[in-house]
Amino acid sequence: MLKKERQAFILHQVNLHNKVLSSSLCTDINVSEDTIRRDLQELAEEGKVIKVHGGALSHSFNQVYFSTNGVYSQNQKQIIAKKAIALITNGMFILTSGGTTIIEMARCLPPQLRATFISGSIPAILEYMHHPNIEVILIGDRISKNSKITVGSEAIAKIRQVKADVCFLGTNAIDVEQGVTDNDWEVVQLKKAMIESSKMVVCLSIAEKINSVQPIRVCGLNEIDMLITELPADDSKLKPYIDAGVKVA
Amino acid sequence: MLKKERQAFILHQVNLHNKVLSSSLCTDINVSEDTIRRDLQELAEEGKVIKVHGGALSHSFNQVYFSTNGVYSQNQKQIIAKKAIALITNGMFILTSGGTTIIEMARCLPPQLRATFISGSIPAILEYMHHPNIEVILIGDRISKNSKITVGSEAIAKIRQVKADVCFLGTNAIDVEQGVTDNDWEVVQLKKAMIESSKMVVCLSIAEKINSVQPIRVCGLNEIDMLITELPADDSKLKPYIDAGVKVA
DNA sequence: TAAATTCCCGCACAAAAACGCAGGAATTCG
DNA sequence: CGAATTCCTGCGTTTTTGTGCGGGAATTTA
Repeated sequence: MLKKERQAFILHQVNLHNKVLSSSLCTDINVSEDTIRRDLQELAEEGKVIKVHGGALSHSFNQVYFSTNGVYSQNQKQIIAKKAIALITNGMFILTSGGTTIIEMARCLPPQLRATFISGSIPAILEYMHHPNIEVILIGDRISKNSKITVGSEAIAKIRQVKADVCFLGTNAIDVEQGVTDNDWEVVQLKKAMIESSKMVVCLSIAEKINSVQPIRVCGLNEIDMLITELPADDSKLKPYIDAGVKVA
Repeated sequence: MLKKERQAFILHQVNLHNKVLSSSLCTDINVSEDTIRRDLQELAEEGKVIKVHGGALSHSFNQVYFSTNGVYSQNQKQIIAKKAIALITNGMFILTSGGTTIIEMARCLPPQLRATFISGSIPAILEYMHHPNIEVILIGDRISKNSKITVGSEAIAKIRQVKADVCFLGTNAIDVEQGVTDNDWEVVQLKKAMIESSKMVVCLSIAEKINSVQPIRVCGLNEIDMLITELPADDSKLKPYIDAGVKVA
């Protein structure tokens, strides 16, 4: 990996998360901490980031202060993202829905990963696009401004043409009896198509959405291969899902 | 292998992958690293690539990751945008390419305008999405990271299905004899399809790009209905185009 | 205050770049 | 046609750059 490339990645991370730890960077990019520190120093000298003990901050961050709730939720989503990323290997074809958890996953993808991501979610696509080694396929159709995702029969037809290795679904509600449910009819149609077109279906969900139900049904638990939350795999909340045959991470 | 040939290959690789390692180049082309380095140096001096230790990066790489500056020559582009918007009326179907001029137009669209915009350009789509009354149709396919636009046969097929009232093309180069030209083969294919699918074709171009030529031909002047620049319509630079039958604004 | 990180400094090693040189190919010109 | 010139390329050597490592100083955290 080229030095400039690495620095670009760092800068990208900083601008996204508003902060970055040199320790996590050095495991992500797989270089020594010294190298990261030197990079951060250079970027700081150019005024691109603000270097602090243990990492760096985005320049635009000096005034904005997230609520504790927000930060907490983001940490949870990062945990989920890390677990999801562990399932991805080089060369995979991956379908993803939209949603903040998916975005967080996109932001955390290791830079050396080579894979093809297929999605109709505009924010997700934006993240994938910044990644150096990822091929991005955009599902086109009418854009739903609410969900910032392409919806409609054309989009569904395109998804049907794909056979993906794995499909990551951002989940609005999941319940042992009702399965996965959501509240936007068009998005549900898309998710159904994505499930059909994938060898493996993985749901990403923060714990607070577990055991909740929304009006429109996406699929039953039997169609789901794995459920990823920020909880440890042996958490009691997850037991019913394991019993129902869903793998948990 | 000829020198020019080699450099063309290198340039192609860089534009394709956004980066290139001199080591991999020298095994690919089977010449010494010195030769590669000299080639890269020449290309860097011509501004075609950005040379870094260990290889080279595409110019768009820097744009993607280090974009700190705003839109290039924004005032001029706003003038162009205003003129273009004057052509749009409620209910129109409008095809647009990518490019900063198009983005600027998207930003200047009056909020009460009702129209349907069709594009494969991610930055343009992002702007359209923010407008309250605009319907957005996204052309899907593989995303070219250079141009941030979807390219490929699927995209072209989708464009062919459309019959738009007007098509706005961001123009890289226009010349009285050579017509409209560009430097990215895939983008050119798209633009050709867009021209075919539109009742009216409008080129947006800042004055400094007038009378310049790029390697790949998009279309002749006869296929263009209107040319919009920031210059007043009676500017002498535009006279040859008016004589060639192109309307000017 | 003590322990644990993190930072800073110098050093060593490897990779890449720069430089000069020489053989060979292409071009120019008498 | 043939000689002179220029350009291109590869090779060895030197210089620069990039990276990792160890130890001690500085800073944070418990």
